[in-house]
Amino acid sequence: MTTQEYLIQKLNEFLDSRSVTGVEVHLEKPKEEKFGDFATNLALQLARHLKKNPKQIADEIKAFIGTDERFVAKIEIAGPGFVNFFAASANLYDQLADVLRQKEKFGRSNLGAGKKAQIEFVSANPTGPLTIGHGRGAVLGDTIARLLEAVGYQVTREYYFNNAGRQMRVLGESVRLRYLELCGEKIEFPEDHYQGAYIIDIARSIYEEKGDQLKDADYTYFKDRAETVIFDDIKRTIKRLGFEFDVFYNEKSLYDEGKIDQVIEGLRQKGLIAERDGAVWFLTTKLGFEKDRVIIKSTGEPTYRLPDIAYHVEKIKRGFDLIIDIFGADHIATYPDVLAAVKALGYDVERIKVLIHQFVTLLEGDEVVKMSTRKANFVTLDELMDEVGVDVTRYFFLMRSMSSHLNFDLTLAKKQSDENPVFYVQYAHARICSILKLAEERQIDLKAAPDLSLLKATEEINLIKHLLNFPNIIKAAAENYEPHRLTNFLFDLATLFHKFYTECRVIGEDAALTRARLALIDATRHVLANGLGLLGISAPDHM
RNA sequence: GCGCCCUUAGCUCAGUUGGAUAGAGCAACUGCCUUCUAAGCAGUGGGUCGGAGGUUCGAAUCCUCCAGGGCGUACCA
Repeated sequence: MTTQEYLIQKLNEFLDSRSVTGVEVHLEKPKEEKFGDFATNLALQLARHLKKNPKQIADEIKAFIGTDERFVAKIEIAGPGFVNFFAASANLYDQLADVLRQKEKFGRSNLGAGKKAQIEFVSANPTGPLTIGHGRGAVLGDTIARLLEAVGYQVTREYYFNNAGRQMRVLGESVRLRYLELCGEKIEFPEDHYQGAYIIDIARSIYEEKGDQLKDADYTYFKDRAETVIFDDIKRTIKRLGFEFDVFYNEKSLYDEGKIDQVIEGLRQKGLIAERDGAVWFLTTKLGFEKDRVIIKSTGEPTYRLPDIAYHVEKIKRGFDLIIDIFGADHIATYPDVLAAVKALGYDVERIKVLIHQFVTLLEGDEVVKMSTRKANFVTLDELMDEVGVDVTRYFFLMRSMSSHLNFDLTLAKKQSDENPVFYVQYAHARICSILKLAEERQIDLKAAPDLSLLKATEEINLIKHLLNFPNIIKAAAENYEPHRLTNFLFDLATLFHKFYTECRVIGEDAALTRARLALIDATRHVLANGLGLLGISAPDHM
């Protein structure tokens, strides 16, 4: 049992002893050292219930819990009635020893209890290479998946795509026109077609293979060819980022298997479908929305809404307990009514979490670069990785909360890549490895259990306390789908390690202390490696 | 007009779910390498948390209004 668990239990016992209900025990980690290791505002919360002065209640809490050599060294009352607890160091050392036993498993838990989660992200249609904008979603999605796995979920990473429709026709047509150019025909290339150089590359490979045999063919061959090439490219980029999708889900299968018709039929039965102006409408106004939406155009083609509804129904039917969608801010408006439809069809929408990340604004110096796949003025994810590497790319996308806009200054990123915080964290890991290597060379015996209670310096205690908070951080990051909490935690951990390194010499004269410190840095190494692993960032042995 | 997001140090952003004296990186300035990696450490300066009200023991955090910015608001996806 940890001190934290002990205190929560005792505080709840206190509530029972005073017959208080409906008050939740809140134990927090104070920012300032002098306020102890844990603090509770329970006395302040209870002041109203018990009609007593908060300080008096705080005194009662203090007396009720008392000190305990295993868990609580000291209790203080401060400010208006905070109760501050100072953890007994014995517990600290026990837990540190436990970190060394758990090693790469430390931080993991089984909160998810094997529940099935599905996380859909990237989902870019194969019309061009992945851009920096897709990169944010890709890295966030994969990292949230890793975090969920760490707390015991069984996770499916899924990529949803559409290889039919207008966009793809334009893509095929774009390649066809470039091909005709290569055949020597004079072509006026329309402005609203895909301008990228990759289109010409695809056209060239077709020309090299087939000569001018396809001069009179329509766009379909070119479309299929482009799709294959572009998808291969996307998969390569994803792999380079450090993961793979478990499922590529083709929108088309929803049509082939009749799922689309089922949605229409289901909604019709609920009285949520009407035909007007030659189109089929989804009567969202009946569900409290501002206006109705077209789901089948007068041309007979569905809008994106219809397959999206069918797809989400499918996800639920596939038996996932948790369904996460990650979208860029441009998709914000569409999801409320898709979810409303799924709900109207009688499915449990609660298990669907839609996470929206704000845009990446690309800056070239002071200039804002507007990105568009069609206009081909985008910066690809591959180009970014070429420039700064995978670790920096991932760290960069993970260091901010997804609700804030991300400014990406390319010139700065290139110039300052050496000073990027990711190196600071990795450096801590490399330093530790280097010390451990030296210990090995000097044949320091690490078999005997070290006496961890020798670790008494402020830097040592602070480092240990931070390490022990790792499982809480993973839990919070996973529950809130906020990878940046872990990124910040690791940065702080690196800071504490670097301070420790500066003040405390690990391999020294005192053999017992050396062993204790080697154990401490080994535990730190595991936490750094485990944390970086969850972010998909490497933990190098040397730099 | 309406919906979602944002506004915290010169710049880029954190802020543990409402707590105690608001933090970090970068940029500027000053120290520290004959000892385990100086990609490091220590220090200085820098703030009306966009503005105004409200809720309460207590607000950067919750509510209302206002101002500024981003993204949407399609029979595009």
